[in-house]
Amino acid sequence: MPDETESNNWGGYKSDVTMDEKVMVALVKASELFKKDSDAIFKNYGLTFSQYNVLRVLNNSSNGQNTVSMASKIMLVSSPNMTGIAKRLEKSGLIIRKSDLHDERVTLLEITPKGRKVLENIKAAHYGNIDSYLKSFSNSGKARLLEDLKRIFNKAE
Amino acid sequence: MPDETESNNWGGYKSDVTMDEKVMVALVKASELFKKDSDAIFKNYGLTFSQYNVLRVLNNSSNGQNTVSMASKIMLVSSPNMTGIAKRLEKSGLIIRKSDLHDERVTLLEITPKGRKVLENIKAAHYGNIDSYLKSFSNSGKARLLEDLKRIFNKAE
DNA sequence: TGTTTATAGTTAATATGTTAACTTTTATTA
DNA sequence: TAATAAAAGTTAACATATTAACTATAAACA
Repeated sequence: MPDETESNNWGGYKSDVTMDEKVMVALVKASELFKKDSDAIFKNYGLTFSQYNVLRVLNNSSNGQNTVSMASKIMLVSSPNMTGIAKRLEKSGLIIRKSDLHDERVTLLEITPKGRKVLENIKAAHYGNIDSYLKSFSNSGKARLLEDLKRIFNKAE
Repeated sequence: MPDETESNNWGGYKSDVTMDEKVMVALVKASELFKKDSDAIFKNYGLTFSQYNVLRVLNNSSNGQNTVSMASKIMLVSSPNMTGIAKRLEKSGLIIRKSDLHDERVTLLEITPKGRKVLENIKAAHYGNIDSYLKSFSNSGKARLLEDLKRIFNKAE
């Protein structure tokens, strides 16, 4: 379904990317650049992008705890993946894992005081990084972009 | 640098995400959904998202070949990563790897006829998938979105 | 009640991605 | 020219992500 074609040169490489494809490639590239920058910041605090997001979820959950399932759903991450991330966070002492007394199938994840402290320390650098990507956008520009991104995510009609 | 705060409930989880953060989270989520969908399609042809992109680069390079370095730069992928992807593509018979006679440091990657055939076979499903994300956008809407995404990628002033 | 089904999570195998350390070859330059 | 630096890849170690297969527990139902 190409609706436009354009050519560029780059070391013997000729792009034949359609307009639609350019949009999606730009989307993926922007996302991955942001994730890399974020990872670089989080690394200073001994965290990765995913580990940070788990801490955020737990920090905003009642009693600082939630189940593996809920955390997976909120973060759109698979449970095997969450298992690995949680184990590494536990090894770092930023969360603890314990089984739910009411349902022994359930594993509860709970953020530790050390984990909360790391989140607090990371906050300024994190928001600064986000701002570096969006500083050229007006508030309405951000709102419009957010709507566009949601439309893509929802594959709206 | 939060400029807005809002709250939601989701299984004892309260979001405290700012407007700026929402935009970046939406960006990452949209990108990852698209990558997952793409991977699901490519899987039917024995490829992954990254492998497909390497094939695309080689297919559009003169003589169907390019260096590991150039492919890495075009795809914004690290060289160790490219090494692994190329080895797996070679094992599948979709590319060959050979050293450059003029500079023995260089490894040339070359797409095989089988590789070109896979690309051809995959095309319709790939563009169909892209279209499923963008069908609700007008041409000017796509152009505007592309500009926004480039601005993010370039962290424009 | 006892069998079946569903849920929650983990393990295993594999692909992708990172950085750091290394080898080999080519370029620089003193 | 000999020593040094730069460039191109690869290897190794690790985090993240996937799917498939598995265990254990709880719920459904017959």
